[in-house]
Amino acid sequence: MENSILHLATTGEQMNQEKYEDLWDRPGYLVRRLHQVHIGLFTQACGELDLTAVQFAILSVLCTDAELDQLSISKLVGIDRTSGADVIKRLVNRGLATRERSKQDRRALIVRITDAGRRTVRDVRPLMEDVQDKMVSPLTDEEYEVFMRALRKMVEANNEASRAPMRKRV
Amino acid sequence: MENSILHLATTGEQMNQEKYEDLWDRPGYLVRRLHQVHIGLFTQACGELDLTAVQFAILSVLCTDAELDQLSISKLVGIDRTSGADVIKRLVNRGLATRERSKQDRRALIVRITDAGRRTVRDVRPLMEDVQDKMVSPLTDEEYEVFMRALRKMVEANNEASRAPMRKRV
DNA sequence: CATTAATCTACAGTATACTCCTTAATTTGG
DNA sequence: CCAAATTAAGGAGTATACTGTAGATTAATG
Repeated sequence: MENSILHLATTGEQMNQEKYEDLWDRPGYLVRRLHQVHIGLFTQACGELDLTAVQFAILSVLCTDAELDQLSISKLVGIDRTSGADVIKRLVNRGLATRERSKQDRRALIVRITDAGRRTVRDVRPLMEDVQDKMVSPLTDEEYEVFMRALRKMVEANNEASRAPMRKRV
Repeated sequence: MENSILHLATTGEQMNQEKYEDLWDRPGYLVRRLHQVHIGLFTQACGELDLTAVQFAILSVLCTDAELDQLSISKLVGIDRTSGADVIKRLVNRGLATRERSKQDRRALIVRITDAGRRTVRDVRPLMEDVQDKMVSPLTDEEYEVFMRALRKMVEANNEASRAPMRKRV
């Protein structure tokens, strides 16, 4: 009987009781911290140009796909429509993008990148790559591969959870 | 000569040129997405109790360590002091914590968890564990281990970058 | 063809997470 | 012991990322 208890203690059943006890054992907590690390690194790298990671992501998709409305852009970079509209508004204010009503669909606002926007992307791109390299520099090649695969799997599997979280009103 | 070019093409030197071309190949982008996934899952799970992940993290550390000032709490959960003060203010407003001046150091505000706060932690804890389980559910056990190790390594190595990012004023 | 449904944007509001600047209290060095 | 540096907090301001609601336009359906 004592043996069965000992057996349970070695099977991980008991470990699960305190699986997420420490903050550093909670994947969600570590993801938030790493997200902040990335923002910090990106901001340090682009301090002169004063471009955020999300602003750069939007300018990136505008570089390849021209003729995009605000909602499509928000979906492509994985942010909420209102957040996207906010960011785009700032990009337009800074002359990095333009916005005009679509002729096909007068509800939609077509966003286009300007020459200044393209120059900014060209300047920021190597800095962004340095940021990625620095962030993952503690990892071995194998850890990097597993880490990226794991990220993609989790984001894809829980994609519907990242939008419309249905918060209760206070 | 042609062989040397072919050789280069197989060594990954060329691959690096477009290493971060796609958004889904950028670790920083995926980390942001997964962070949003976690927030979404947490908010769905705690919709009734209306507690955010950061609020829960702060209540968690208050459960174990009593007698903490705002700055120590912010450092423990890894957020900026002003963000921490904001969150704590809301917790106090909702009766989940109390705040009073320290007698030893009259600059510091000592934060304590209330009975209602402890009840909330007790109620939310299993929900939080479900959220963690659901988020990492697409991973194999081995992938989970590597993923968590990779997260810890990156957060520790770049810890100083997560605060004081020195943004240029607009 | 008219009514309904779906779509795109805008606006107001909240939470997190920072910035910089200031004030107050404590510690430290000469 | 007193001036200087440090530390804790607060206030104002910004960016991201949501909520919900509303208005305008387009698409779909009886």
